[in-house]
Amino acid sequence: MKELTKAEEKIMQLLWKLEKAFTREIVDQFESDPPSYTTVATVLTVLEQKGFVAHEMLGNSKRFYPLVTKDKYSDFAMSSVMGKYFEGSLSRMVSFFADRKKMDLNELDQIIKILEDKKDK
Amino acid sequence: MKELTKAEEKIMQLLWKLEKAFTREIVDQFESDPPSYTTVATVLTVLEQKGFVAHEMLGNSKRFYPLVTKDKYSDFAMSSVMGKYFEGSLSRMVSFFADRKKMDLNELDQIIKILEDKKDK
DNA sequence: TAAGTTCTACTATTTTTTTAATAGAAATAC
DNA sequence: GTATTTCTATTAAAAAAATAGTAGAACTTA
Repeated sequence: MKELTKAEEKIMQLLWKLEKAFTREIVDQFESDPPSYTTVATVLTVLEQKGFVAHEMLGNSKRFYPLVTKDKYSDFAMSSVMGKYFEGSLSRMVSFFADRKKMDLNELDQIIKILEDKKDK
Repeated sequence: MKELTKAEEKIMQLLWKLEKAFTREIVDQFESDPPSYTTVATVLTVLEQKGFVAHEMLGNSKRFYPLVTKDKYSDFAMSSVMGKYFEGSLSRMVSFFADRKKMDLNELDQIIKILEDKKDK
């Protein structure tokens, strides 16, 4: 799996949210400073070359949809960062955040519960 | 805090490991395909401009050292990815990995223990 | 059906990142 | 003490990423 560039990632985020979208719809999803239509179109072409999206034609318009799920890319992105900063270990990572961030009891309990549930399976 | 580029990050990783190092020492730390000396020197200059490193002169050589700790940048990098893929929520993230990865009981228990300890403080 | 709109395909420009050559100063090695 | 090496500073070129203009096709609408 290749890494997404910033511009690509932004557009993938929007496409993951929309599930399928025309170039125009993606442009319209930018909350501020939307890039030009053609910029988005170019990035979509690149994303298609890289295998992240595909499209179907409706009339003469392309409707794009993700080929790589957000879950799959999340996993990739997180694993990459975890590999670099926590030797790939989830426990090291959790430990780091537990020490560093003010976490309320609620959140701690919630995470413990998730893990206990996982144990029972 | 600015994001590190790939080349910059690679060199920061080496410098975090070495704690302080001359350009030459960093070049020598590349396990394979080391870039040229001047490439590393240029990246270090950029890192200095960005405030990630500083140097002291020893003779006419620069000895570099990190200004941003690995912990601090880890936090930044993880938070950035967590923000994008798990709405910034550690529990969502842990939950995702718990579901997705085969985690052995040991690792689950270890993480639970970390969190329980945190609760007691 | 003519005028305007919208879209794609192609191309181009700008910016950022990565890489490194060159020149000259300083250190080192004989 | 001269030759070689090693370092920095300056400059630059190549590659990647981000942005967008233009032309022409297709659709819309009045």
